[in-house]
Amino acid sequence: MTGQTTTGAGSAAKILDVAERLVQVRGFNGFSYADVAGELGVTKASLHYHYPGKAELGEALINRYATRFAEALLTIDAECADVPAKLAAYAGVYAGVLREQRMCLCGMLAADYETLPPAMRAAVVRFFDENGVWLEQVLEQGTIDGTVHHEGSARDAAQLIISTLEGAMLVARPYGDPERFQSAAARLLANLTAASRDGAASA
Amino acid sequence: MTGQTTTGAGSAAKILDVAERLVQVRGFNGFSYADVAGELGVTKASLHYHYPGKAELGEALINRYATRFAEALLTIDAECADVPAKLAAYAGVYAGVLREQRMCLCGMLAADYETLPPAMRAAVVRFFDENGVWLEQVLEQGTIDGTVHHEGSARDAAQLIISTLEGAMLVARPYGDPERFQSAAARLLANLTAASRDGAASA
DNA sequence: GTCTATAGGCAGATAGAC
DNA sequence: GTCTATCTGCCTATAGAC
Repeated sequence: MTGQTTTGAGSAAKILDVAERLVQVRGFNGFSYADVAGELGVTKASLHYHYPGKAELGEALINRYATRFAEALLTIDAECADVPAKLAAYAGVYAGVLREQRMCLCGMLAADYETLPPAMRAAVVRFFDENGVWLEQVLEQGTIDGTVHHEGSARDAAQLIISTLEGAMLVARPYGDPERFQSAAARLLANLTAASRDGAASA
Repeated sequence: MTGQTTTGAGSAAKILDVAERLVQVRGFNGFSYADVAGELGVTKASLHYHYPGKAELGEALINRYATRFAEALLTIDAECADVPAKLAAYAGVYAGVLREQRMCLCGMLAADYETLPPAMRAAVVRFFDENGVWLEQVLEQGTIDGTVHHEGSARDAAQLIISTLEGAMLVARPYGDPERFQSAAARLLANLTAASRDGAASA
């Protein structure tokens, strides 16, 4: 992209790839620089060149994850015709993560929250906020066009969606059963698209 | 209870008390024997006398937690008049944990699942199973007496309840906002007690 | 039951050669 | 950019005195 040498190009990204998976599977306190270095066939010192400490590595992990998530939301906005389809696609993003036997990065870091450095804490909260804003806007659109129904504020409904999907991932993983997630997600969406009405539009 | 000497009586329980809180706040990989010993004013070696290793301590933590949870469910069965009240009380148990700024012990351990020794893994799954069985039975009773309504199996509805409450705790904690949990829990229960009906019984 | 002392290992991190 | 070598500290765990 910027004319860098090909030797070692993408080292920083490869480090993030491995570290991301390790955090999603084992948690932030469940992996080490030695784990990442071992998988990549490099030394720990090499990792410290790209990310001075675990805190900086953690920040980079969340920022890249949040960016990718935001891009996925833009894609959903562009490709999904109606609100129910957007919500189904949103749940599908989570399902894709779980299919790789991973927890949502920020869901995992929410569990580790009390042990995280301040910058990582702020980034985790930002992730949930961004998701909440997007969902809130989608739900408001759905209320206007009559495709979704919920009591109370769209904000609260958005937070319920995030909580339910994160919780369904959390609990499904010990069972090694993605179906357990799918069942919960489907029921959640059904409550939004059919609540107090029968014969709602099919997705 | 069994005529033990008073000296040191309850040491094992005190260890569990401190370790339990540390796990609920920091995760299983976020606390050490040194942390527990420090808070109790004893040495690490003393802890190893009661619990040979972290694995055994972890098992004891889950077993005691699951026993207390089961007792709480029995109390709910005894004291709550109807099914909606039972479900509200069930959510209230979670709310009580969150009020102490803790995550559900087994929700936290679900995040740490991949790093846990086999016996702890089995105990975590057992906890969720026991909760599922109780909820399923409560929901079936509610369906019979017409106080709750849900599509699909009571089993799936029970799993949705567990997932939602665990997820709501997980996400609410970084915000330090119990209201965020309450909102999600209230909406979850409303979907069960009022779905496709208006003017449902008040709790 | 609790202590002191210690073992052996792994953690995150740094200095400096190449 | 990656390496070797090393530091310091904390981790789980054990032996043995009291």
